[in-house]
Amino acid sequence: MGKHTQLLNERSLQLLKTLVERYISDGQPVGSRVLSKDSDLNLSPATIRNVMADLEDLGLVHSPHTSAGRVPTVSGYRLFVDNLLTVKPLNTQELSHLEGSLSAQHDTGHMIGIASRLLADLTQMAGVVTVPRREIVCFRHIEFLPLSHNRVLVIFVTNEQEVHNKIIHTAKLFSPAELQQAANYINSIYTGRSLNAVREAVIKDWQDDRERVNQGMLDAVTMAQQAFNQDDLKDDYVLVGETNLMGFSELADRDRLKSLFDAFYQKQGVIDLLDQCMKADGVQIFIGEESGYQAFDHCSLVTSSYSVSDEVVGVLGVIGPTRMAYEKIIPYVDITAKLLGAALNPKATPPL
Amino acid sequence: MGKHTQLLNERSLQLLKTLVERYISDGQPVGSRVLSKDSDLNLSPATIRNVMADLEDLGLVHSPHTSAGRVPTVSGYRLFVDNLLTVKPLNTQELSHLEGSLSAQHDTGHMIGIASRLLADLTQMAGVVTVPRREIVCFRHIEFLPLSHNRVLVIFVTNEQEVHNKIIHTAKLFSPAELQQAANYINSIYTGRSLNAVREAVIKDWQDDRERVNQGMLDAVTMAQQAFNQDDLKDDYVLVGETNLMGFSELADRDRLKSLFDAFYQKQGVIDLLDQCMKADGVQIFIGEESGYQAFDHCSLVTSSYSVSDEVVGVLGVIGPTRMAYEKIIPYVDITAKLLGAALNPKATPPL
DNA sequence: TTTGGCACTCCCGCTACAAGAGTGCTGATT
DNA sequence: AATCAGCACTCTTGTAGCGGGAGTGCCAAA
Repeated sequence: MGKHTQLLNERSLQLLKTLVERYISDGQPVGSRVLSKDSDLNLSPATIRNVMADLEDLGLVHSPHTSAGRVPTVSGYRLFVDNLLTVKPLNTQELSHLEGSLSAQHDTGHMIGIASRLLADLTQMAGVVTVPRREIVCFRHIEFLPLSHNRVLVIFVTNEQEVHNKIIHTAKLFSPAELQQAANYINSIYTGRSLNAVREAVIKDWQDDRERVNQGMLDAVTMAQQAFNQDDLKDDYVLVGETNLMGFSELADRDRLKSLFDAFYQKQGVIDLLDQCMKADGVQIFIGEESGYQAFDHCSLVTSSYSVSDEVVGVLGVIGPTRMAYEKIIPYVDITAKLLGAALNPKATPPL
Repeated sequence: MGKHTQLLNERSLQLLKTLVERYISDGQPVGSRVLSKDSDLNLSPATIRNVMADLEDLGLVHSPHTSAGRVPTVSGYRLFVDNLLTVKPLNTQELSHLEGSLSAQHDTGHMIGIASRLLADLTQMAGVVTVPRREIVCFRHIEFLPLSHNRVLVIFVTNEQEVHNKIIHTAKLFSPAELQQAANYINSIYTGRSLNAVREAVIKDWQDDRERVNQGMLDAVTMAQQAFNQDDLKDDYVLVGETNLMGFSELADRDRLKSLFDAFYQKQGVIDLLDQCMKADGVQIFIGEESGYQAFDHCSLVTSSYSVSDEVVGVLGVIGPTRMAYEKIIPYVDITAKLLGAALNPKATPPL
């Protein structure tokens, strides 16, 4: 438990809890009188003021000005979500809606979009889902097509139906027939393995082939090496409902809104952030400045990693103002992650 | 010439011109005193006030309130851009920057992104480029891969290196070998033709093959028919620099901004609008409500279609507030369209 | 330790007022 | 007939003042 839970007695925590809840629902600084009525403890406003002074000393709450109520600080929110939160399980209607929408019937790309849309609609904030990581994708098929200038268009299919393509430059000019042969060769020996496994095998085979000096195979493997070079298989995410964020007063400032949206389009920062979330499994929360990214200063990010076959492959979540209904958002994110993972499970989809 | 140019004398037009120019550069309603100094005609403010009253009667300018200067209306802007505008050719530095960035060295997808980015950076507004239309694309290669449940993953390549994929459902279950054969058949007879031509040929051949009852070919052509069904080859565009629009006071209203961005993400409305622009060749301008789309009410759209081999294949442009520097934006858009068209010209890229 | 009381601070909305900018109109000038 | 100076009028903008309300901090009593 954090340092604060030891320093503070039960009563102070109870008051902090009601304060945060009240602030989240109203958006107004909450004063001692309201708090006195709202909490079940029978305390006078005066007593509560004393407690508030203590909480302020600890940096858990903050007064916008002398004569306003108190507002939770980032630490206050943090203590709240870590120790005081009572999550509200989602009702059966919402649950069945989620289950219905996330049943395994579309391809991965669609599923990600659907999950993102669901999160955005459910929370009225922005939903984000990363595309599954490459480690678990399974290589299925490759094709080489000649372009001009020693360039070759590589098309490869992973998993069930995901198509990737890139252009590689070859040292020498290959005829269409040679390319066809190379593709056949690669398809015949690597199909079915994971991309990572293929990548490793390719490196190993390249050395072997070099010794055996079989030019055709060597060419094929050389091209495969380029094709599966992971550097330009960039991580990516699908973001939906950004515009929902425009309504929040926390983002009323034009510059703040602009830098947030710039970060969305820039992508790299968000990817890094989501990457951190993926490491911790289960629900992960960044409140305000905790993320370390200026653009997210007044936002919170609630994420959960999602897994296929017990392996974490991606992360999804919700972006909104720090003042969000965590007790509802957290279960939304949690369940969506579980359902998405289940829906993407290849075992669930019938074999070829 | 429009009705107004006949009704109005030279002087009034001259004044309208300076008014619009002044308003565009300052963003403030412009009054008679400023106008008197700004215009070369030696007129007293009083005289100008008379002229302004006339222009207001004609609906070309408008007073925000009794004692403010005048602001151009949509009709005012229209008259300005149609008849009064003196375009500023871009300087050699800008021109060479454009030419350098848009030289034919990347694939189509990249080029579109680059053009969009250039427009956004140059104008500090939002740049948009539609992806080239399918009519002129040239079919190159097709591949069928079996999925579960009679579903087939179709991958086809057009032009130099554009890869498309979709999933079709087949009436019966095909073996991988059969699919391979079908692909070979289609590749052998349709490669090199335009997609439209292929689409037509496929329909014709399907009828012929049916009579000849060659089952293999019939299957192949049936699948090709599904693959090239144009219904789900949706038009699309690349939009860059949306966030630039957040700075403009015209879009300060949160709801207005939201509905604009919603339209961007929705895409269909914007596509329809851009489609209209494509019909008129050369530069096309929608000012404010002229577009007919609520979300664009306070925006202007300056577009130009771009052509490859003398055939219009797409449209690009700039989205910004009605109060934009048309005299600079128009040449930007114009030149970018020409350069993009040239860069995409297949003749410019060496043959295979 | 809790509580009522009280003075104090600060925000917010309202009003008033003066300055500034620009207009419309009128009547004189050319 | 066109132009223009002058003037009264309107409307915005900024500033200042004022009262009410909300909430605090502190103190002294229970």
